[in-house]
Amino acid sequence: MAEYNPSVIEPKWQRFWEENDLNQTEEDRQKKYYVLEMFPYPSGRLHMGHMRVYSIGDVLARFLRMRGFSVLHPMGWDAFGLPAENAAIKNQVHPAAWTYANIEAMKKQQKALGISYDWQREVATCDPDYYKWTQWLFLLLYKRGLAYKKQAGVNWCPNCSTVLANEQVEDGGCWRCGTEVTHKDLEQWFFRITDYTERLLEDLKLLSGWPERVRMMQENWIGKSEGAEVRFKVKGREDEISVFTTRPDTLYGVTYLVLAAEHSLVEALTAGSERQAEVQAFVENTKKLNDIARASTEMVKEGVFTGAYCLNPVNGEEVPILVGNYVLMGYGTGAVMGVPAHDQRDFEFAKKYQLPLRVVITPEDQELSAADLKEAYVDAGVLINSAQFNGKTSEAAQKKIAAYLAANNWGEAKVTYRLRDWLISRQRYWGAPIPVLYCEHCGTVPVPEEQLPVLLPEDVVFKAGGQSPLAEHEGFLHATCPQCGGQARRETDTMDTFIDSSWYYFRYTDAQNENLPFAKGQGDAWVPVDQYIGGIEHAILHLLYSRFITKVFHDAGYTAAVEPFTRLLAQGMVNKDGAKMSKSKGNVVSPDEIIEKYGADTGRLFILFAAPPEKDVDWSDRGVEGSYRFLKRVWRLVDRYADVLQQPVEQQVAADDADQALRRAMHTALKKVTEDIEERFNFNTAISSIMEAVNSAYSYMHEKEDHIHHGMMREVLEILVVMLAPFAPHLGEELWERLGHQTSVHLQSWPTVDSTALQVAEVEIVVQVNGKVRDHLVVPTGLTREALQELALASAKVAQLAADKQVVKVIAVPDKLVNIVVR
RNA sequence: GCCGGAGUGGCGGAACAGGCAGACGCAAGGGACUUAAAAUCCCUCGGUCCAAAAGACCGUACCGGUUCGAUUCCGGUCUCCGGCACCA
Repeated sequence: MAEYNPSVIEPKWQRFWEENDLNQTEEDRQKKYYVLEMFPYPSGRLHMGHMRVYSIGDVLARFLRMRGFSVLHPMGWDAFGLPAENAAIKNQVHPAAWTYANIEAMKKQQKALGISYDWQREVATCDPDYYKWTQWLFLLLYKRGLAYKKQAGVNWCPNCSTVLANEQVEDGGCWRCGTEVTHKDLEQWFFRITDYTERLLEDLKLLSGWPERVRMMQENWIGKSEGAEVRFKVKGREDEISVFTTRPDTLYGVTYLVLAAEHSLVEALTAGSERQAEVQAFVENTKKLNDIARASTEMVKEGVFTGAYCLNPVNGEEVPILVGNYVLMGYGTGAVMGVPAHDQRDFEFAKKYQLPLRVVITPEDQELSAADLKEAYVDAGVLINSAQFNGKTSEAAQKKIAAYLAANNWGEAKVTYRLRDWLISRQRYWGAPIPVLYCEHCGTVPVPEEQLPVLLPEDVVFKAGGQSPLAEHEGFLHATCPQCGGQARRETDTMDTFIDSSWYYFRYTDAQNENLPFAKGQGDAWVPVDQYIGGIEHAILHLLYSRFITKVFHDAGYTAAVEPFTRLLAQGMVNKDGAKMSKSKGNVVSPDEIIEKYGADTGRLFILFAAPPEKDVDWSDRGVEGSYRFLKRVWRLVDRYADVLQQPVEQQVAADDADQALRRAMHTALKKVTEDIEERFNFNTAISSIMEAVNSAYSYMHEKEDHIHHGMMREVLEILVVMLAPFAPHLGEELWERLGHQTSVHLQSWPTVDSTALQVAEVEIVVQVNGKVRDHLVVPTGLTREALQELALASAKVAQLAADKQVVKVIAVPDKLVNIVVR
């Protein structure tokens, strides 16, 4: 036969799979498995990161089908979003045209990679058939009180001309373009994700199949902290100031209060007083600073006295109220109590403004005095100067004081979270319109379900900057109120694209359903996703939103699942020369060029072999050569014997030692590959054990030439080809055919390990003296400890080393080692 | 600062339950085939000492502990990566 030529065999088998519908989901098997790779944004070109994530998913999908599972392995497009709109502005193409052209191009590349997707379930979030249900989802949340509109200070990206959710601001910049985010006060739609905070936190415990770091990232993001809220009465006024503290045990040590510049009471407290001008100037200066500067620990803490005092509820003390630049309105209550003796920040602030210190917590074996403190004592301890709580430990006092506050209506135990509601309005065209109308008489009216989808008008004008084209489209803007029939104005904002992607894995289970987003039976048959695979950049954003939406579906009775993704694999990045591939660095290698030069099978094999899936890999052109070399080696091996195996065998002879050794090598590899894929996702070591088996086959080939044991060789080569098929699906088909089979290798059952083939008559054991390896012995398998000891002690090496010493102890591990302890 | 993860040859990595550290691959060196090259096949390949072999010693970031035995378990230190952070 000819040389291995992937450019011929790969298209051949891709056509074969398509013509025979080989990748369609087989729904009727006993066990199901839903393997899902995060769907891509249709940028137009696949990059190496895509190739990696699809290769991982495809090995798993193909392997599990062979293992007898019904496997759902779908693909789709996260197709709404800004790049399409920017392309429209730049090149005067409609976002839809641009997007669908990109989808076609990328789908072609995915097919060229030989990924086994069930294309009948393909979804694109920009299809009206899909976004109709995204709008339906909005209405579901609206009905359940989970979608609401409010005036709020929001993040604004001036470059993208739209608002952003908190999760979409990274280091003060826009997640998409990096432009520094500014603040705007706008009326916007929010999803009440904070109703689910505790469940989102608590259910992280269910996700033992997720990487620890991703769970930690979500936990940090949710940011639970437990403490108490305390209400301080303002002296001479009716107002109260609430503060949140995690240390209610230090309440008797409060010597001042600090308000955020944006706090609603600042103006009232200073109005008409002689301090008004000074405070106003301070507030304005503070507000001018951007978020990054304000949040920086480098910033100098500054404050100004308001002239007002409030009363500490527990002891009636008057404490001054200040405004400070380090107190944030967005966390807690926007006001903090100052306990300089027991908080380092407060300590520094108090020293600067000569505010008094009072020690209320001491370590058990030491006395502290306010005058001697060089820094705050922040650890737990025993209470002093705290009335009836003196002598209690911090831990006990936290509970007692919270109860005492509650009993007197001065405050209560409280839990605060960092997580904020999800801002979902976007002032852009290329997204799902928010299905809401504003009627002159009826106010805010949701679009009735039967009127969905609210279609995006096609005849819009795209231009840089300014507002969304929808807001300028007269035909879209004006509508009839479904309640009173009067004039109504449409909401012109579209939904955050993260809503589209927060439920797509449900849609795959019933992608063609015209009456529902998905039938409950179909959803429950597949969701939760058994294995989800994607980049770590979604650790918070997409994964948190999806968890939230799944819980909403669950509460509304649409799914039995409480979590969407049972197991998560956060695959590492593909770098080159130690840096992320990028055009500007000129270190980009595209899947296309690899397919063209070596074939998809080589590319897939290399990217899986180079590193474990969760680690970053450094792309190596030499390494790819190595993988290509290996596939050619397999090709030649099968080619060498395929014809020989077709010839009739006159009389089958018994297998000799060499035959059995090869059979053992192949079954050993099979066992390892099975475990590596199934239990550990160690594709790299799975591939290396296939390589070892092939090396053994080459040794055998050199020894035996044509004098092979036919039955054994057929078995060995078939196991090899089937084992390789999930990794190199085209080569697998071609070699399977070459071995005389008519059906697809991917329809084969995964071979079973023959444990008798693994048995060996003799093993090499290690003989150690005082833990150091001194000798090796070949002994029959299964020798008892006693027999091993005897053999080891009889070894000449041992005799020599132990000559003038006394044997203290002998440890024997059957089939492994003997350790002789001498003195 | 708090939380999490990781440190193994020239390189990517392996050692799955505490039992021969470095599987497999890349790179490097040598050999076979060839007029030659490519392709292919075979061999060597952690360090030091030794001409070499045999052998000895050292070696999994560092220091210590547990153990007959530690890359693996425990305590401490350092470095790198990631998340959160004037978070009250």
